[in-house]
Amino acid sequence: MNQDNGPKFAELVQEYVKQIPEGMVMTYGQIAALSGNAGAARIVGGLAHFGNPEFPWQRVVNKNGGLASGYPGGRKGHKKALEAEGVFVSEEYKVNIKELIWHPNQS
DNA sequence: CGAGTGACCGCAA
DNA sequence: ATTGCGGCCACTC
Repeated sequence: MNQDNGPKFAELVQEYVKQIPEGMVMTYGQIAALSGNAGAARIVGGLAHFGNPEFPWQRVVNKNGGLASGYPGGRKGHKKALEAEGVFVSEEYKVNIKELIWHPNQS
């Protein structure tokens, strides 16, 4: 049964992802923690696959700064999507997470 | 309703 | 620095 009146994890995650500015990226763990479940980083990825396809999931990367494999087109498509937004992606399919990581608290 | 799954993370050799 | 394993929580079928 699902009579949760409060915000669902998926809703919060999608809200955060939707608010990620262009050219920036966030980690699954961070979004999960901000959503209230630090140990639910996997769920964030799972939601990405079943969530709204219009969401910028491409701006969501793992703690290593590496792109995901379930993205439509594989990491290749993911890399192209990020580069299309101005995000530099290395040949190893990794972004400069240290510089492109975005904190919701910081503008 | 029950069980399986997953675009992960952290720690340990 | 790399590799391997388990655990974690919510969503979907």
